[in-house]
Amino acid sequence: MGILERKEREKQMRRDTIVRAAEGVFFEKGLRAATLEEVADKAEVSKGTIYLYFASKEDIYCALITRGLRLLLETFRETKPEEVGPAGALKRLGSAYLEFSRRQSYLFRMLSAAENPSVTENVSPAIFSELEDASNNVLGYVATFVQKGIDSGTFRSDVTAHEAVVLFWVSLSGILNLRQRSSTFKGTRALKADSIFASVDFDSLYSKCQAYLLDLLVSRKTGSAEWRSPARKPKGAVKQARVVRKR
Amino acid sequence: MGILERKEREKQMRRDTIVRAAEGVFFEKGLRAATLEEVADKAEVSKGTIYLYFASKEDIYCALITRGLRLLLETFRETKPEEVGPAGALKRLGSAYLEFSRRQSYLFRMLSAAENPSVTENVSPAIFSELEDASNNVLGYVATFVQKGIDSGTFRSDVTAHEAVVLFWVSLSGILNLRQRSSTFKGTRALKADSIFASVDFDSLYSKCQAYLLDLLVSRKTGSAEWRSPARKPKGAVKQARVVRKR
DNA sequence: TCCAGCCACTGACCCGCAGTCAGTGAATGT
DNA sequence: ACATTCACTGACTGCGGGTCAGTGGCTGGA
Repeated sequence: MGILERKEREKQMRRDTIVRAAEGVFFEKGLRAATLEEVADKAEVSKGTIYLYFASKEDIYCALITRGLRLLLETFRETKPEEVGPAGALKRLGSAYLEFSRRQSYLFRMLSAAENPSVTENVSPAIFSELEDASNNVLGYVATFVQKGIDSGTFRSDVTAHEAVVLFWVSLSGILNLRQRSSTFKGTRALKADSIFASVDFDSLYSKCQAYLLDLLVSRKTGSAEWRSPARKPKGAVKQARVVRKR
Repeated sequence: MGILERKEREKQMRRDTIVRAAEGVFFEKGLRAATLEEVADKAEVSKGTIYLYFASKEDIYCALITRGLRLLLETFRETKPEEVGPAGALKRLGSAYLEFSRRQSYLFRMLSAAENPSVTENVSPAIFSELEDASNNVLGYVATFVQKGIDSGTFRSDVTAHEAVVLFWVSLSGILNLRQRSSTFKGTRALKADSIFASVDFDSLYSKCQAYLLDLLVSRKTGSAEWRSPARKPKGAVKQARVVRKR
């Protein structure tokens, strides 16, 4: 019965339309200031229709975050981390994360917001489950490379892959968060001169932290010199040709 | 003119009453679900009175966060970190932070929420400035001990105290956040079994992380993890048997 | 002691928006 | 041709953040 399938497809498309409209509005106004009326206008449907697809404003927001996580995973995959060794893979992922937070700054901000339980505590189970899956997929993807390193003896084995990933994640995310925050403030509020945040170069700290975390993982016996950072470069240098050491 | 002073005192007390009432309500319900009506009831004033002391709901929330940061600073001071050396001081502070996040879990969650710019972007300048000061005081307090370590040669000097504090802060806060989140979920939502978060012992990770970060700071004769400067510099004392990079 | 002015305080009210639901009509099935 | 389904609509409701004209008690002066 092709009709049912067509209807299913149409339903999915309508849902996508709403999500994309919501993306625009939420990005521009933020969760609080955005109104569903506006989303409805932009999606060219009535407000009631939105509630046929989502149970609440928070649900839509959550769906956007899920979308963002999937995009992030896609971005990670595009760096082809499997082409290089575990340490190199983490290096690429770290750089991709930085790049992601720059290019998709609104999306990145939303992902950070999702850390806060208050955003996600009232969403419907189905939506939450998708978010959880997406989040696990991203972290799990990173974890595979850590695991590879552990298995191959490149990384120390007294730390589980999951622990390492969590540590990577919170450290790098935290720095990117502050980076974004302080650069936002430069535009809107005058950051006090004696602020700690005003005195830290977050880009530099990010790359330092990345390097440190890698060193932490790399077991001392094997050469830890492998993935010395090619240093912070003008933007656009992320995907520059690099020397890949193959054994 | 004692009357003016008395009035000033009374005003401050009224404000405190409101803040304390708000604390109860916000802790119980969260920012979104809490209503000012309820705060007013609890504080035994009318809703209008609240607006004589605070410009918006967000302002009150922000004031609570500021209170929380001051309490955290107080907690830090009570551990007497100056009694021991820099490394010992950081250990005490780290443990105190963990303890704080346990005892004052609602407060801690609010502090984490404050990381998100959307919470603080619309508060009035005066309130925001107080928050900024409180935040700087806490981080600055920690920084003094890092600085002591650097000055005395106990800590490496190729990292600024502020950088180190920021790294400490985001890493430990991030772990505590996830710790709290995962333990909260255990109560309300069933965390998926294959979730990364379900497989990590955050308490253990916290202490490991604390130890790693300290190790990072403590300078060593033989090259340990080296913070690479963002400026390209010749790789000096890399350890043994490293692989020579081609070209 | 009385009065005028001040001001902290009140709570009824306004308004915007999340969320609802009875109604509509087009597509589908018989 | 008719019945049924169902995606969709948009006027409506309730709630809660924020407002403001009004009130009464304190104060300082006469």
